[in-house]
Amino acid sequence: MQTAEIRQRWLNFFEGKGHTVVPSASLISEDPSLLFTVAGMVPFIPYMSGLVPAPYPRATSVQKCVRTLDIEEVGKTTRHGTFFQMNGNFSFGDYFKKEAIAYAWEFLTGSKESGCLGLDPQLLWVTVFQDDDESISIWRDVADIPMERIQRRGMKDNYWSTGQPGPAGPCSEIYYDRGPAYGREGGPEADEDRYIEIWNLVFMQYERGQGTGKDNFEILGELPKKNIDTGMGLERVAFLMQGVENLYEIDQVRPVLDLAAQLSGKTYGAVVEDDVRMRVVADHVRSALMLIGDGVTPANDGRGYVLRRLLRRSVRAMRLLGVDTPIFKILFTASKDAMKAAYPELETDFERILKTAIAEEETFLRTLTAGTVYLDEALDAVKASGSKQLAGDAAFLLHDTYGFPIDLTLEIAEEAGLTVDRDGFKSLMAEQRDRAKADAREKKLGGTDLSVYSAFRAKGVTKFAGYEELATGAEVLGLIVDGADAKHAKQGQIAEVILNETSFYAESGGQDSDAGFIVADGMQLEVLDVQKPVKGLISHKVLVRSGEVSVGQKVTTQVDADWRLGACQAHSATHVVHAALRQVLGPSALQSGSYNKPGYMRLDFAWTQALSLETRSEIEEVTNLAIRGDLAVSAQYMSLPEAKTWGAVALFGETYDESVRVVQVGGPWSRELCGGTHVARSSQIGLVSLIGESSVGSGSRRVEALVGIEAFRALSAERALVARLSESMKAPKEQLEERLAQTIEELKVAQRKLAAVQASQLATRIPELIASAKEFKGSKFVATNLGELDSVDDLRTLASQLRDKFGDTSATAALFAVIAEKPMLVVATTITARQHGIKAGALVKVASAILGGGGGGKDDMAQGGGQDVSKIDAAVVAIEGALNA
RNA sequence: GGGGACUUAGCUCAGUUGGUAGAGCACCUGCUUUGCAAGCAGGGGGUCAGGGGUUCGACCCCCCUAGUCUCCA
Repeated sequence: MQTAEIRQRWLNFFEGKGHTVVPSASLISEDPSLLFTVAGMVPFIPYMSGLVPAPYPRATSVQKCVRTLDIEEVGKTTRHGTFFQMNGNFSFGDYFKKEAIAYAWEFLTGSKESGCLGLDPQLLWVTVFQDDDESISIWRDVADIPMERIQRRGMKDNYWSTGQPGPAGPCSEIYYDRGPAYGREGGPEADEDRYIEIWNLVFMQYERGQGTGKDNFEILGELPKKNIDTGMGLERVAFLMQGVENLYEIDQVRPVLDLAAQLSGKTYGAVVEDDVRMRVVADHVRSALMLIGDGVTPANDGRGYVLRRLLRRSVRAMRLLGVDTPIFKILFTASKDAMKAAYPELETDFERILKTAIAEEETFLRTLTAGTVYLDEALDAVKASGSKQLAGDAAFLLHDTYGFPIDLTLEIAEEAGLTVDRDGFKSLMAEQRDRAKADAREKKLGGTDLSVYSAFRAKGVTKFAGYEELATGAEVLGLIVDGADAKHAKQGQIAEVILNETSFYAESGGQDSDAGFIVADGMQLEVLDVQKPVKGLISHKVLVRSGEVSVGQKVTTQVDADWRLGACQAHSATHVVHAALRQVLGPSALQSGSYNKPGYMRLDFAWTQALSLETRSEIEEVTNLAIRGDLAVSAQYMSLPEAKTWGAVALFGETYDESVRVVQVGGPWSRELCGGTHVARSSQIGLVSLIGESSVGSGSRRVEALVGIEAFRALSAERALVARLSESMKAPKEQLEERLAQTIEELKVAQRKLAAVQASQLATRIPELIASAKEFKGSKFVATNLGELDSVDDLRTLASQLRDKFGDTSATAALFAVIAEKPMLVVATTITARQHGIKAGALVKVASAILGGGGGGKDDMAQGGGQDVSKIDAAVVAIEGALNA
């Protein structure tokens, strides 16, 4: 049975049991502390914990998941994959153990004709938590499983909790027996390779307290609402049902594996190391495909870095298989074709996905080339030193600084007949890990407690009236002062206000929160910030300007009209700039983040190179033409699939409800899912002026722009600047550029001439200086103070010329000058003088010490300086003394 | 979030106890020659990423900022 079919059967089955089918959430987790969606229940956490009331009593999903903790194990075992799909059914205070077990049994063992999987009941084993007799009796009841195939296990295996206070409870797991060929008898307790876990049923029925680890905590009591959370590994069931050996050989993965074999000319199943490499390629390419599909782009940190590792490890594995040409185009196409039955959006987005993957492949190939040069040098050095081993720090430097993978280093070193100090490398890696971990621990002390909001959220959502009006009547439902529930807040205090309804826009979707006031008779609150701490709940952070605010009070929310207009202009401008970017650069220039507030907007987007000035102008032009076009801006609600067929751009990393809001500018010209506030027509944006373009890391760029009156003011200020320049340069602005270039050129010529004149003027003094030479111990000595000079270069040139004039007589020149009010000297010696043991460097040291400074140089030429100009004569005497000694 | 490396002529890059910034290619001029990266001679071209500090003196040492590459979490 094809994987896509198992998936569809699952959804159909649970829909038939009254479950709401929830589409897979993005791999990009909404929870910022999680890199990715790592389990099927992640999108349902707020409902499980009771923070947000569940919109449905029971739900089912097939969730895309990525886990890279065990990335090193991929390909070596049957169980580790970085991308997998988790089938789940969930109950939020609705059904409990009995139904959960019955559904699971029915779906696994029911006939294929009835839409189930038709597995042989004799091959299924179950485990339960040691004290959970209730589950055992249900299993006996509904499934008639013999006691021999039910095993009790402890906290470590069969008790679930988040690791923190909150819901917890026992689990029951279902295993599939692959037969005696795969291991020993005795059920999952004995052998988890023969008995494969396929489904975990979690019964959340208790509230856990403080504690550490998996088994060291206290149970506080029963939960008021008991939940069911189950997860069936789709890949595991698929590989068992397809009669293959592991998850790399199922229909959704195998084609890429075969392609890796074909491209490298190797046979799958022949050499263990090569098999692992082929599986790595098959697994990683699929994970990368799905991540890019969900909008992740390669980067140096966070999610992007995980993606980069997957892509680079794929290239590396192919190299080790002997393929060093670009291969992503064929591999990704094959993976896409294997996955598109379940995820049709991969086909429509494939151009963008492939472009992203290939760009990373190219940059990595460049990195490898650079690393190879360095490695070759290092290996030559090792050979030259007579050693047989490349040091651990050299291998680490290659890996850490040049991004050159360690196993390629090992391979290339081996070809050169050398070994690598692996232990040294490993310990350096461990050091780096410890550094990063220690840092992460330090920064983690910021987990905010949201429980104070859950009581308010339980009463319902805050109604947002701000799309239609700037002011609205409301009632104060709650106050939070210093993180705690409060009844009143007095003048001068800062408090959070929860209302039943508000016209204030809370910061989201990149748009800054509204400014304004909340007022009532004799009371005024200045709104400082507006946030949505919990989905559906709006909290206003306010300063009590006058009077006192109390729970139950009737108030009016008044958004500052000027502020809001600016905010609308900026947010609409963001959409227009985004559309212009995609029009000019192509559809892969997808927004990855944005921020806007009155007068200003910035937009981060996926792009690999800096934008040229011409491209920036073009984007600015397209943007402002769209503004001049007076396009209608509208917002309407529709279902997510409907929005997708409209071609609306969904911003990755955001999660959307069943009903989404689509904001259009000029109909299809720009369509984005967005909850922000906008102007009514594009012309109201006024003006957009790009002020900057920069990098936010490899593969991601940022544009910044001023919007509306702010844009005008900035341009106006620049115009004034040009006018002032024009005036001081005495040239009309059209000729300003030319005039400036000309002036700079003239200045350069004049400086050069001046330098030449000064040099020749100094050169005229040479005969006079030679004539003034004294003689010490048979060697000539010239010393003079040239007075004020511009640079030490002149001094040096003259000293050098003087020395040349002396030819092969023994002579020393010591020239002094005052440069920038400090005494400087240069000493030059002829070859003959040096043969007599006269050293310029030593003489400079003697003289500069007297001048109150220091100096040095070589035997032939040296320079130095000091602080005290009046000591020059004394310095000359000191040199003469040294020559006489 | 924490590390490491890099930024020098139009391009590719050298440049150690801190003491006058270089090479190859490209460019300009002249000669020679006219067959595949032509040769010879001469020449122009540099805020050594930007800013600050230490020093008599910084491409070099220290600090900050920006850009680029890279590893770890």
